[in-house]
Amino acid sequence: MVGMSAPTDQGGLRARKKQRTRAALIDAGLDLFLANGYEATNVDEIAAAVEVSSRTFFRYFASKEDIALAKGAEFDELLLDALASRPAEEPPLTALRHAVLGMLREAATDSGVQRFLSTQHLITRTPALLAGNLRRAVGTEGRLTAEIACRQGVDPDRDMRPRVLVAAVCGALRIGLEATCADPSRELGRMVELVEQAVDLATAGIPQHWGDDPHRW
Amino acid sequence: MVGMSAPTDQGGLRARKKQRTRAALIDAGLDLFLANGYEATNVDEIAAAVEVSSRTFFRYFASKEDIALAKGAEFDELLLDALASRPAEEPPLTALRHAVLGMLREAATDSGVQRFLSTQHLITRTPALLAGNLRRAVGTEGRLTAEIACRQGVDPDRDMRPRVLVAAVCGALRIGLEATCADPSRELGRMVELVEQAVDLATAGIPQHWGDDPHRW
DNA sequence: ACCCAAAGTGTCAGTGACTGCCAATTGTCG
DNA sequence: CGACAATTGGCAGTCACTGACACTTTGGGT
Repeated sequence: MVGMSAPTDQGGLRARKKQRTRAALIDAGLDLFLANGYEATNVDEIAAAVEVSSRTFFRYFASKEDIALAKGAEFDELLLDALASRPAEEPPLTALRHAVLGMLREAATDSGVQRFLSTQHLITRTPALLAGNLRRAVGTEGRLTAEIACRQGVDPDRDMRPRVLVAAVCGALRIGLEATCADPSRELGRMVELVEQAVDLATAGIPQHWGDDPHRW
Repeated sequence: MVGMSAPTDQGGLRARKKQRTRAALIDAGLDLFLANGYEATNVDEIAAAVEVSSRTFFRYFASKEDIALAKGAEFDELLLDALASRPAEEPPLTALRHAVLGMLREAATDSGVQRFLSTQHLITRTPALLAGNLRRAVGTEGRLTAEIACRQGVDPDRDMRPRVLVAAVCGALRIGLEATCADPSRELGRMVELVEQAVDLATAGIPQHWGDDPHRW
């Protein structure tokens, strides 16, 4: 009778199977993309590799490109979480810097990062994926901006500072990651180093503390 | 017999007709997009409005989205030109700043800017267009970076400074333009003002002059 | 004025991403 | 077990986009 018995969310066999199928689709898709290229891989092949119909593929993912962008989306969630768990009194740039670098350092211990970097490299070489990835990144920028603006108690629609700060840091992150992918060694320590340097360059002159004046435009 | 008689490039009737068709397709396409939305407009309708087959449409544009992004591409060319014509001895940030603001001020006198802003607004509201537009913008960033790096005599693959600088300015430009589109009045003076403020915020601490040390990473 | 090669266009068939619909299957829970 | 809901597969259809081929137009040389 319980009107809203969150139908099947976590423990059920059904839910676990769904998660497994989802992960298998991403895995198979990335394998094929990395082996044969994104355009040369069609959805039927990915679905067949997991023994699912292509119709089912589209019940798990809204588009083929979502497979290629899935890992990046996970990383962005980690970044959001990292920022959210920074102490509230920390000034915005410091919080962002620590969130980005802390997340990267943690990610560097994960065995899946190499795969992530390979995928990122594929993305930068594939126009359709590059476009989709940038859109996803901008979406994340928006959420980071909301968090920063909220912390500082400013309205991001009237005060451009949160947007500009987040854009600077995210741009630097993007450049650092691209440089890492371009480097054939793809050493993880270097990844953190490159991103840190890019962030420092981009934010050298942005004040740590913001005054309380609304800074209206 | 002149072997290479640059077939038909500029003056010919043929070339002018092509230019007219191209412009008409962009115009009709934007009208339809702005009236009915991007997704709801299909290529056949645009082609029909210009009395051309849809096959011909794709001889003029590689994709439907190119219509929506065409104006932005023109603006980017103007920006490139503006940067190229800055004096060579000007420090990089100054040159970029003047190129962006000068271009915007000039554009503000053009009667087509309002249309451009409407289109930009549509782009930000349409995920597929947003993605394509960001990719285009990143392409332009690459060309700006090449120009800046060349002026400074550094290799952009080894020194991230040109990339970071250009990303900061372009990010600010994007934020300023978005703010302009969001403002219902869309006053052109305000456009320049907003972009100028965003650029200043983003680049406040980036040094005007770069030392001659290669700044290797 | 005439002709020819090049450029431009339309038609048609085909691919591939993606969606709506319906019927069959399969967990879930009482 | 037996109802019920979620999941799935197959199928038909839309739409962006492409290759191939035949037809028309145009520009330039004679």
